[in-house]
Amino acid sequence: MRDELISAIRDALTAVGVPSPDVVELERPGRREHGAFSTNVALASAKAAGRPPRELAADLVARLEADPPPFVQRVEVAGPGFVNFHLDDAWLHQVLRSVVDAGESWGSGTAGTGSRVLVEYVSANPTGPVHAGHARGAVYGDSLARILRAVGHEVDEEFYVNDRGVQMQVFAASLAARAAGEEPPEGGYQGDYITEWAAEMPADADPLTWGEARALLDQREVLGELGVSFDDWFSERRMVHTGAIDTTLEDLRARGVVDDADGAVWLRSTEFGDDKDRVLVKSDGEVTYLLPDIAYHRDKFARGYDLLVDVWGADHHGYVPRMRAAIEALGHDPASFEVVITQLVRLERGGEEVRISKRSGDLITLRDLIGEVGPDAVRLTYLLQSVDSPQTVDLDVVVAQSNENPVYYVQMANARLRSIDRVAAERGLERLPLASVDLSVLVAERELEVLRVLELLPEVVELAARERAPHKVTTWVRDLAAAVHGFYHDCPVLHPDTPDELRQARWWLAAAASTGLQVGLELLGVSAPEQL
RNA sequence: GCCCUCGUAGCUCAGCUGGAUAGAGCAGCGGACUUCUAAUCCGCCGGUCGCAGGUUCGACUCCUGCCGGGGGCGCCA
Repeated sequence: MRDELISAIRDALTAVGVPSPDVVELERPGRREHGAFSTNVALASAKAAGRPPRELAADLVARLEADPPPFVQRVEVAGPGFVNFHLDDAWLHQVLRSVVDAGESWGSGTAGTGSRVLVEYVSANPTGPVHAGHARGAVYGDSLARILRAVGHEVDEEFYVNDRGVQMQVFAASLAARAAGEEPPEGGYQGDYITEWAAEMPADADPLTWGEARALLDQREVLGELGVSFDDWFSERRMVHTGAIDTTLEDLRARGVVDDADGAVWLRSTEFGDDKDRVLVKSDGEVTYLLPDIAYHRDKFARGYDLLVDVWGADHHGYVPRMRAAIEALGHDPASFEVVITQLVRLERGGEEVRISKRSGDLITLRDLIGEVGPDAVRLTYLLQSVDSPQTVDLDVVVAQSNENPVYYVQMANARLRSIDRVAAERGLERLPLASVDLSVLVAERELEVLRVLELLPEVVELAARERAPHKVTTWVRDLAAAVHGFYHDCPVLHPDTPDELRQARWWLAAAASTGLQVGLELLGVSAPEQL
């Protein structure tokens, strides 16, 4: 539809003697009285054409109306010089057929075909449970991966395990202390889970090895409950053994971007936009966290990905320039490396802030959260808004089984639609094949609105993928749910007063809407139960 | 001090690559079930889009400066 309109607009421009701009913008007006599509070409080309926008627009309208593209009912000039396209309802009826034909693939696209993407997210240290703060990144990364796949990218998901370094020593020492019935060392881990895990630990176990395995088991389990799984849990320590860290350093040296000074080894990251050079190997001979990180990303590129997307917490955003510099220093296009920063989550209970602190005792684990509200509510809550902005989550609202909680609003919309099939089966009613159903009886606002929203999904998914913004899918799902509730309320399907023809058409509309809800929720990783 | 990020209705947030009269949920007020799930629907109330300039046909959106919140500025991870 878009393409046909754009090409018709280009033809009209040529016909009136105005050169086509490189891109013809076709917008979806916010107001329905402005039509289904709108273009600003007359405004944009007015200067080049040397004519007033409205006059140029009027000429375009005359051309377009003389030979209207399919489904175009009326073309008009509006406002300062917009050209608005009003489409026939038959267009929306065609949308219904498209949705039914596409089924679960409705909304998917091809924008990412041929491109391999690696999404790395969570990557929490293996020193404790995943907490409520990590969960935002977990849900975001998982949903982003789903959306990128929907537009054709080949996507892998990884969790980077920082199982090397001081924090592991501290963690092991804390476990050992608790196992011996002592307090953790100064600066150690204080959480109750340390005591619990220490009690499980066999006497002859190595606290570091055992502790890491215990933490990873816990993380894997609870993320699994949330519907989040990874293709690989990439171990930092593994790179010590494989020599990947040494190889990376040699590579950097060979590229001449490394200096030896003050007994340490430095990456001249300032040559690539960082604000200071960074130490790779400390003067005591230990590598910093940065070098293994670089080695990991070098490994990712070596595996042939076209794009690396890292999801980091806000507290790490200061590392973006040095990582980007390192990637450029390795000879890669910095544009093939993206970092999405997820802003902090503030948890409240009844207006009171609940601190998420790893060292203190009142840690809210993801396990606790899921136990209280279930995975669906956790996911939808986190996906409600852009990760660019700090999020405030009121646990009382998430827990509430009420209309304050959007997850029920959306799931109920689908459950209501599914109930139509159930009740129909009880009553022995039969839905005829779509090919033999006349959809032109769908003329009510409530019916058409559902179709208008459904029609947008491919664009929404494409946009959500391009902007790495799963919350746009959430917004769409809520819009569709609202349209469905309105339809359900005003347009009875199985009621005896509903004429047979209309019942068949509405029934198929309900089926298409349910498909839309299921597809949208699947992209968010939220379930779509048949009944609530 | 420098860097990043956010600032939109009483609260929590949307607002597409700049578009036409800035939207939704909650809260508040008032309505709607002899019907497939009322966890729903409808109406009303509610805004100097932090402030000030700039760019242009047009700015919540882009640029600059300021104000305010959060985060970051280690040979820690």
